[in-house]
Amino acid sequence: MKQEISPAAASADDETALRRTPSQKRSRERVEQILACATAIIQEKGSDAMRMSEVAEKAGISIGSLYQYFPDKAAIVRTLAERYNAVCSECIAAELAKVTSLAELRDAFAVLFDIYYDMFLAEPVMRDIWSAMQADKALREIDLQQSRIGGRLLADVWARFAPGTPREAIDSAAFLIMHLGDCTMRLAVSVERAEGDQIVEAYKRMILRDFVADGPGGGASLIDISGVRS
Amino acid sequence: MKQEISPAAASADDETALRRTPSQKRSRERVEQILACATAIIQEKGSDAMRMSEVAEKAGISIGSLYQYFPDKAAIVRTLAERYNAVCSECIAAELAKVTSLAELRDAFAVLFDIYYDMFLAEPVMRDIWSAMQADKALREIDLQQSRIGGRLLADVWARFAPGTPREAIDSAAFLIMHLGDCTMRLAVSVERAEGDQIVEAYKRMILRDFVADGPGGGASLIDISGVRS
DNA sequence: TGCAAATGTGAGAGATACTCATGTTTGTGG
DNA sequence: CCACAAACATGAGTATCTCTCACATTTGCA
Repeated sequence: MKQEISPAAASADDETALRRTPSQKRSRERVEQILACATAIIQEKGSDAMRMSEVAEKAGISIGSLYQYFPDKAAIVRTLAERYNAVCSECIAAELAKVTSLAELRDAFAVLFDIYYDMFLAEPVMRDIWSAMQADKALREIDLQQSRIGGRLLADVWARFAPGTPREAIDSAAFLIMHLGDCTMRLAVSVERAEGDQIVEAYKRMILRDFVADGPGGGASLIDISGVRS
Repeated sequence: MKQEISPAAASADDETALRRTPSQKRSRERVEQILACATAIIQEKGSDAMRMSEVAEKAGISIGSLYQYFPDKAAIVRTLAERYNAVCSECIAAELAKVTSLAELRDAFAVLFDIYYDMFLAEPVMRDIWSAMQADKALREIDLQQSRIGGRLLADVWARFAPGTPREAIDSAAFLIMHLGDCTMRLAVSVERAEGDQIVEAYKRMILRDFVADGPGGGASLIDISGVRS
């Protein structure tokens, strides 16, 4: 849909969706301003109804400046998604880093879910940004990737305390736990607070039960290598 | 965004997103043709990239005819979503209708998940249509409503075999089970078949475990009325 | 058969994402 | 402090899209 303009620096376009790498202070502030305004609009009316002209006006810049930094509308959404995903990954990694036993993993997991839920409650726009991503095939991949990253972080720790269990089974279970965790949080912030609380608690109980369950290394129901679909 | 044109019949616009109620055979076929073409395009490139002109051309009709029936692009997506939701609801109701005990509920549930998964495998476009809905705030509500309907169907049966458990707790658990079931199916059809199978089996094991668990009426981990968020 | 209602049509109005030629600001070496 | 190149800013313009409307055609029925 778009051809490269090839900015001065940034030979590899690795992690950022930015078109031009802002080097001066003014422009760096501008990028933040754009993202903040886009966030507010997405939260208010959804990404579908977000107009690029509206973002530019709200940020107090011209349409042209907007496109200096973001090659298209999806890039704004993508940048926001990547930021929130990075925060989530750090949060998961930090909590799991403390763990030295299966019992501690269980505790860490309970804490993790609470932190996660608080994050969603504090920034309900995370859900709107996620919704915005779903309509675009390329952006949907980012979401899936994020569940994989979270799942991998969990599986790395989990595997240490489940010596007999095949790594593949753990990977799969961890991936599902993380993905459904995300789904649960988004559901929880979509309904009234009291019901959301109840939902998050229910999910925590269901998952945590698997960590104290019978079988080597816990997770007796999620992990069952003999289970093959009929 | 749009003002009513007020079609001849259909005083209450209850269940359909159609603008005009097609009364002749030709037009009824046309609506089906439109939906079929839209489905194919959404599956191929996503709803975002679907052009109304493209749908019209593929269906062999003019743009004007397209708008005779669907007031806007979202209405097409909405109609498709409502159709799939209706199929899912019927499928759930049919399977639950047979149940006369908690053990049977467990079996019915296992079968239900398999049927559900097969539906998603046969019609992967269900996932794309769901994705299309997420970008629009009004359409997102439909998705939530569908989880509520499925949850209600399950809760009605479940409650019969869990006399001591508060209905509210059952409602909440059933809602979450159905919603996460949907999330699981969509995840499963997004990855390779072997991994998808594994994921669905894992979710089934996790949920079914709750139906044979200790406590009155099963569901010991999902249902815990004493659990309040710290 | 003739007429009214239903349906079909596509040029075009309005709106939006994105471009590009040109003007302005910033940092820097002399 | 100046000059100059690179970075940055601008907004009218272009391409493309959704949706409308005035009019043409087809259908069912008395």
